[in-house]
Amino acid sequence: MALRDNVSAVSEPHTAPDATPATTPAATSRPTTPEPASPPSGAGDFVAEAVQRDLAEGRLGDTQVQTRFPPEPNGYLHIGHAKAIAADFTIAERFGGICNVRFDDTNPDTEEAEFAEAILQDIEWLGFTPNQVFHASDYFEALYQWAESLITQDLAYVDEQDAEAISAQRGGFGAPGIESPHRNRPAAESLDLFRRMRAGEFPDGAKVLRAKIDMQADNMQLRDPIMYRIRRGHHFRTGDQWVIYPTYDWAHGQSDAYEGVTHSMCTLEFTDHRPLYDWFLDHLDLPGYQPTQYEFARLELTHTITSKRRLAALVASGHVDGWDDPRMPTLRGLRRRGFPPSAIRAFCAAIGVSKTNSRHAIEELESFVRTDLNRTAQRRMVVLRPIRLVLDNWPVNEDGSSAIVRFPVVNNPENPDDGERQVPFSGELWIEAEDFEEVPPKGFFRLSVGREVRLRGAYLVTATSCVRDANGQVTEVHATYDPETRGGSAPDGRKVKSTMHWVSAQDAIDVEARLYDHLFAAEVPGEATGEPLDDLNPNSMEVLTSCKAEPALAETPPGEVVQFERLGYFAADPRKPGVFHRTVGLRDEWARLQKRQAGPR
RNA sequence: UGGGGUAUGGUGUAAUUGGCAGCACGACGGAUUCUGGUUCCGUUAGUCCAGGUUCGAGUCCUGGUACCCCAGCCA
Repeated sequence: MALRDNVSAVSEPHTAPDATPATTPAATSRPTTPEPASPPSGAGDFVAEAVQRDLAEGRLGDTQVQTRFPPEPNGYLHIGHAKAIAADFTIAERFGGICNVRFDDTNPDTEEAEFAEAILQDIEWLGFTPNQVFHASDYFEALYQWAESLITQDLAYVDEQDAEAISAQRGGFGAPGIESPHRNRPAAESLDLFRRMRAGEFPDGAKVLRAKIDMQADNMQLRDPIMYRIRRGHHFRTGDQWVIYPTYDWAHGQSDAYEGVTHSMCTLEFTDHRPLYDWFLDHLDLPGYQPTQYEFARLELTHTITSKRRLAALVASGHVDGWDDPRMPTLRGLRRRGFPPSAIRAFCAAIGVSKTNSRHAIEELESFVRTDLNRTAQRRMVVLRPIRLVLDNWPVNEDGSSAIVRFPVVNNPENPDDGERQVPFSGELWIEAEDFEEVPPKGFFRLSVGREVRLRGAYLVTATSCVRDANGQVTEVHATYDPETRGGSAPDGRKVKSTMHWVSAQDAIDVEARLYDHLFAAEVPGEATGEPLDDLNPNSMEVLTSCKAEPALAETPPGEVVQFERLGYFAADPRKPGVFHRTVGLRDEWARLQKRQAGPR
């Protein structure tokens, strides 16, 4: 499989690691500010404008535009990542460049091969194919050598204090930090200590390598940030080869540069890290184009969360069925729910990239899903909450059973190429409970006693009476059909106000439908109490076990989404036959009308 | 408390960089319709606040306000 090949492909960045970097800062072609003073117009978002400007001004030389999506393999991708993935791949594609995936696997404690594998699968599912797949762990040796060069330049030192002491010395907002007592030790001493750190001579946490920048800096990221820590964790790729691991800050920019990344996008919270990103690169003199970091706002959606930690809590506590529960905002959840990747891509393209923190209505995503599925999903007739409809004048066979005929029904009116299917029809049918009212309320177009409606593709029928159970619930409706209206249209041209779906009772198959609502009742989970889990919607899933479907539904391939006519889009569960997840409902004018009439908004 | 970032209809996002505030989603109304779906047409509603420069300001200047991020050996 292409995917597997990518994973195991030998990474070949465009330059070899330089073990003896020059002592002078690199002369760089990086723009001094990421935001152009006067960018060319019409490029799109601010990153695209920057790329276009760099291209127009020849800053890239003959380097091609290169981006990367840099996940840490410590969990599953969610809808927020989709935005970043789309942004990274789209920029590269737009300017004729390439986009790679690089795993930022610098923390052995949290990362697993299984996550890396799943992430690659999810990216492919989303519809993007990385040019290559890299790992920061492939550069551990190079990073180590670069660290030595920084020490040699007296720009990094080994600190022997514990985490608490270092934290205390970092100072606070508005309060300058205090320099470590080890800050001015001779470079040779730091070098010796650093080598022994690598050799495993010290216990975990005993020493760190720190960049020597500025303990007075207003930007906290510049107060001698940690570059290496001692950690005897088993790394999923390098095993026990290393006992020291680079931090994100030390690894990220160099990995970008090493791979030939030109435009490095990340989310807003890393804005303060950009001067550090630049500082490291400035003091290493790596060959090639020096990348620039651009920050954009992460995607937030109403009624859901994207915190990996809290999503994990949902799974662990059993509130959801797992990482691929159809209510989860994970890519795997959305996939099981039936969201087409093309719809997610269209959504990402529509919301664009900006620096404004914002929260999109989840309905907007759903709107893209409907638009997509309307074109592609085949229609089927399924009755979610069945009541019986008996046609009293329907012909009966000699044995007393109801005669059966078959009607052709189009699979998708939006796409004639999808053809037709034969749907069995008889004198005993299932119809939707909410499609009948003995006495029609105001605005109700559907079946009621004395009113004629169309059974889709079959006949016009008129209800004559109904049967109620002890609780007063209608269980059965009696009606007559007009034999002249075969196929659903009347020769005399008379119109009916409603066309309803139906399923022949003796041909029906039983299916289970799971209806989903927002995972969180509140628009902004946790807004009131600070704890998102307080806002969990207790009714986020409703399971209907006795739905009646036309026979053709049985042939729905696992994972495929079909439209249950007049109800919504439903995805066949990938594993359990006969189980359907409601991807998203259809727009429902009648429901809206009822809601408006019920309560003063 | 210091630094950084961001403010445009209900939501999100544009504005030829000083020249008619556009688009999408929503909401509302209408037309079409064998899905109360789709499609089509229309309506609604916005430049955070206060000053200033200018013929003209979302855009420039001054001063405010609000929200987000930063004091992990996480990323």
